[in-house]
Amino acid sequence: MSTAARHPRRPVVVIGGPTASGKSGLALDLARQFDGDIVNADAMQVYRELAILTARPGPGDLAAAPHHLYGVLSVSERCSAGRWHEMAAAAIADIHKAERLPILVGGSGLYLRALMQGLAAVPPVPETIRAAVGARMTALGPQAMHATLNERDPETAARLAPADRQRIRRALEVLEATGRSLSDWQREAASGEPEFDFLAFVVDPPRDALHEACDARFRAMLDAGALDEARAVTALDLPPDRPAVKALGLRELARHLAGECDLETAIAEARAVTRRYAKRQSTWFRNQLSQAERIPAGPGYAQYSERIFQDICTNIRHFLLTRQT
RNA sequence: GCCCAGGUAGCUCAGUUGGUAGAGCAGCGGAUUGAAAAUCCGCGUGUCGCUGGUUCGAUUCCGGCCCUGGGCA
Repeated sequence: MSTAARHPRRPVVVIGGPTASGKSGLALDLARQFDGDIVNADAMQVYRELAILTARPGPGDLAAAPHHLYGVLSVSERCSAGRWHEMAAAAIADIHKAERLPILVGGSGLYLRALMQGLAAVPPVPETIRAAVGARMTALGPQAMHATLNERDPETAARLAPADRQRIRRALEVLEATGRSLSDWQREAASGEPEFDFLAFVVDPPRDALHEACDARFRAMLDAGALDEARAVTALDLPPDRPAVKALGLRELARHLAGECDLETAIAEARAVTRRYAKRQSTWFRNQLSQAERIPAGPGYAQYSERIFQDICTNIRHFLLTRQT
């Protein structure tokens, strides 16, 4: 195609931000405005059986605009940045083919970055190696594993805290599966071309308001049947290495259902972990996605002024215009 | 009304035989390349209830007052 050379990359709008910041509402209105399709960029909203506890868009939202990658995997499966990246790239290609605008929305910064900046081309680590390294981590502890990594891959070990079990584990898995150091693989990824042309926004509400929104939303989840959902997922008796078991509120409600604490305690703990998570997300988006345009409003789409929304629309219009003939 | 116990960080509390104080939780900052709703690192934020007295110096000792909880009437 002759236009391909002139327009090698097609537009994608990205909306990031902490949980309960009102990202989804904003995405939906933008989808209506620009004939957009919404693509999930949230690690937990991909799981089918976790609709309420992950605050997945409801039937009304789904009817208002096409949605992709919500509830597409079972909680018994394992999503990952790589797997999501594959699914998202395919969804975006379909949306572009239909001459519509992809709008990515979600709070998983790593997923968004994987798409925006590329991901190292590490082949999938065989399950046997995963399990073996995992067992050693459990038996020996992170310090010993860090020491082992330091002998075999000092460059990567130097970047990792001796207590960071997850990254140490990943580094050892990659080393054992591929014979190359993780740092090597990642260096390679950094030189790749972005696949699309991105316009990113970060919804960044004041912390106090965000905390209130988190609290209120957990209450709403309970009213919507979160306890039943937690009961159903708990009954599946998932292996502890499934990411879905880490869904915020699931463990806390399960403890209550098992009679280990009263409901008020479970609610308080679920709210606490949600606030902590929101804080980590705020930090991530503030420092890791600094090229994005910040939207200092919210949470809750109702709190955006018309002017802010119009500014965002103007921004997107300009973005799209400069990428057309 | 009297007798006990207690008032110290946002919360629950520890402590200083007199030299203006520290834990847990909460909170805040940071890291972040395939489990990311994950995994880690760092930071004490304070009229020590109020008020007099003793003292070089009081959150600490003494007096008075206020508040909270318990007991006796």
